[in-house]
Amino acid sequence: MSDLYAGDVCTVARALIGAVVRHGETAGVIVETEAYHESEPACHAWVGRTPRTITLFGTPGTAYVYRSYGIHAMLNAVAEPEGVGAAVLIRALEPVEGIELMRERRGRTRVEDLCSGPGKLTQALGIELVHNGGDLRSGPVRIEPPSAAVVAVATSVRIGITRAVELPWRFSVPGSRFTSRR
DNA sequence: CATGGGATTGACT
DNA sequence: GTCAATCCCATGC
Repeated sequence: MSDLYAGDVCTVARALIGAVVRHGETAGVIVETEAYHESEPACHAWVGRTPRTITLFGTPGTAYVYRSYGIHAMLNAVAEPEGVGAAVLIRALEPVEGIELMRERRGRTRVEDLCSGPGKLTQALGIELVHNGGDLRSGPVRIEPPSAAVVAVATSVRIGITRAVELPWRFSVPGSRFTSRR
């Protein structure tokens, strides 16, 4: 559905729980997301359009990938209509395909630790900055929407930020062993 | 052009 | 519990 990403960023973040992120041989089900919007200071789009943030204002359904702490790549799905800076951060996946390849990239570890964080899952799936600006429906990195609505989605505050910490814009599968910061 | 700060992770006390 | 790694880029001089 072409409207999937064009709606309110929190609605999109909730709707992406249960979707599958796929890159090459590796894939996982989304169990944790967070919403970011230009109207609040935790969002990169808060500063307006810069070379870094221009992707956030582009076509909904576009991948926004950036480097965090000089080390990790973060995967986001651009949301809301073109011209509005907003995106959904993919924070954790339940691995479903290519688990051996994920282990090669991440090192020997439990399945629960392969994708249980935004920096971990990009490493496990081989997602890098070159994927910034790609189309999540037809590009090398794809998101396949859930076939059926997920029964329960928990709402809580976002993790690891210093501004707008009170907004309940984090969404996750209750009781999942694959979410971050367990 | 120089500087400082992260939407984090993993190693270590 | 604390803390360093490491780089892109926004900001300010």
